[in-house]
Amino acid sequence: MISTKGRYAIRVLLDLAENDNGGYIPLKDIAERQEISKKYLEIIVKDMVLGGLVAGASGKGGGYRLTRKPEEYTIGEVLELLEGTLSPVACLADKGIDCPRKSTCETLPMWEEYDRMQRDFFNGKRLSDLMTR
Amino acid sequence: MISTKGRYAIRVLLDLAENDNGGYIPLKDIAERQEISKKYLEIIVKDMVLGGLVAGASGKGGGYRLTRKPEEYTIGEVLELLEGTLSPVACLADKGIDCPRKSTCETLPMWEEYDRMQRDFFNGKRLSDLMTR
DNA sequence: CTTTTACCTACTGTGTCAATAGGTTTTATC
DNA sequence: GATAAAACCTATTGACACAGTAGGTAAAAG
Repeated sequence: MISTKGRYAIRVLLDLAENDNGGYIPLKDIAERQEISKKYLEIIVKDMVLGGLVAGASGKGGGYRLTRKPEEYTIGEVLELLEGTLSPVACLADKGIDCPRKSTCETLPMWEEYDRMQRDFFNGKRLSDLMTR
Repeated sequence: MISTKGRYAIRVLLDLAENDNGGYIPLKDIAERQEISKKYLEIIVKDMVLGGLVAGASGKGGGYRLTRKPEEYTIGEVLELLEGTLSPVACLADKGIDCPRKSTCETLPMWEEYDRMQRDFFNGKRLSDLMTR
């Protein structure tokens, strides 16, 4: 299952995209609109800043804003950043274990096929595709 | 991520299918061939018996066997049984929460699309498709 | 210098994962 | 009937992730 981190991150990006006013948007506003604990969002948005998805500005008039145009975000990169990996099995993950059964594993090809399908799906979806306003 | 329960279950079924001798196969043999703790497999196989995927026989000469032909198992049903659900988000799960944002949720359509794609993939894959012997 | 905002560290309760441990019951064979 | 082999059963455990909460410090604008 996709955890709240990944799902909330997408909602934050959507909120930023749809309420874009050229400046910074305070997390307080996002939290209220999205009905998500602001405190919890802080943790998620921190990762998003580190990953370059959003930029933050401290102080009065501060907040967050997108670093690119909505069509330049893929859902895949958002989930990958927040979830750590999208791989269905450990042996296909970025820091995957080197399974000794690899060469003879009868299920590996299926997982690889699934992995590809999934990646194609999420890398093909862009933030702009989800916007309704 | 697919947990060991789901992955091991598939391997157990594959092992039963490929080492079919018309009778029952002891878990000890499966555990040794698959290099998985027999004790842990007991838990998994128990669920598989309850779910009707395999049949068990106690006593000497006992063990487990498939209840159908390999082409009559879909990977989807195996994973669904062992993982509980395949849904990417809680609001789409069998015993899903009734989310109040449902009607306006901008991400729900994507999850639904993903859910469908995933289900089609795993329901389309059969145990016989994975057999190499 | 006050307000508003991001940013930072730490903690916590709950649950799941991946097993392990140690039994009891069933069944075929000697 | 004793024995061995197998399933079947209940309970426990350590580690870790999830989904937050709590309480602060630093920065920037007015």
